[in-house]
Amino acid sequence: MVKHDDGGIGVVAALVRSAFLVNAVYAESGREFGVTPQQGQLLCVLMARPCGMGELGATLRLAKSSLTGLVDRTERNGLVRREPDPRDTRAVRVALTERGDELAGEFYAETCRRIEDLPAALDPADRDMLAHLLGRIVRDNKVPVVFVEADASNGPRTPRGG
Amino acid sequence: MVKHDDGGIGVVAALVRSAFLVNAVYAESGREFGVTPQQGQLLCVLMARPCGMGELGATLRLAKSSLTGLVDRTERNGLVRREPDPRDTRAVRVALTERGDELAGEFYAETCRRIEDLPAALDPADRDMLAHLLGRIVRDNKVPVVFVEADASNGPRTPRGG
DNA sequence: CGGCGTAGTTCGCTGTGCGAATTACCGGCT
DNA sequence: AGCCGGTAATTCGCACAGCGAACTACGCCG
Repeated sequence: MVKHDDGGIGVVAALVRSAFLVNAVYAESGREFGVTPQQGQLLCVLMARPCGMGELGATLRLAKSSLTGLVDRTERNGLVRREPDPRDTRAVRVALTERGDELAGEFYAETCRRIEDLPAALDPADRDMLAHLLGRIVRDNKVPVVFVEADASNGPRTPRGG
Repeated sequence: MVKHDDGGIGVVAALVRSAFLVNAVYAESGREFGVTPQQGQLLCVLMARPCGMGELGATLRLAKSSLTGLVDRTERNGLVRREPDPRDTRAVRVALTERGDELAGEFYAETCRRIEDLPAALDPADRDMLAHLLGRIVRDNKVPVVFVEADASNGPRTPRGG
């Protein structure tokens, strides 16, 4: 297969640089709402449901002590709350406060908006293809659910009905 | 067009989660060679050519003071060197040391290897499509060259013989 | 020469992330 | 019951990351 080089880059560089873009979006989006990217990511994970520290650590790929600190600071900001786990006295469930829930929604929405803008020049079919290809990568590599799918303002797809 | 939902995710979540993967690769790869992800990224940028602080800041999207610190620490590790700019007494050119060049090559190679493994389940045509789609996003959004291309599809490594 | 803009550094601060050590508890075993 | 290994989470000390404000030193225009 002869691919004529229209200035395209390899898949490795493409992945790295698109990741750079996404990181920048998290940073900007976070700054807009007065949270760090990490705290924003934490909020997004907790949007789905409250979570134990262990599970959070696995999801965010953080060492226990790192997570303790992150939750501490986010709690100090009034965005999350530690609740005792009724089943296990040792364990803790981290949940969004009311303010945290509100902020999480805004941060999430803004982040989605900005990220949807990245492939603005792609037509719907291309976006679909991209989502499909990246989706396979994400699944094959068992990426934790650091970002839940909420609405599909994007298009007709993702009706999680079946 | 009815596309049956095989569990695919939206393009936003796909981008976010794949970025998460790439970030993890940088972290692991860096750990393997005793550098932080940021320092590794700095090395990768400098692989192409020495660079002034201003240009580095623009490429890495860091504030001046942040970059001073990053270069300080990387210099302390013996990986980069500050050289005076012959044209401008104020300016500085940051260049790889010999050890830095060596380590950059290894870090770069290892990072490429790991990132190439991410889409292992995609056949060549799919990878090609992915590279094309992400490449357009990267170009449209003017992502700085935080990762130079030097992989096999273009021929063996960047000629450093210069 | 005077003054403005630019290139980098310094300083103080908050946040991030880790490993080792510690505390408190669960659960199985005797 | 009592013990004890494993688990959940915190604490502590450390190095790194990133920022803004203030500062130095130089280039450059007039």
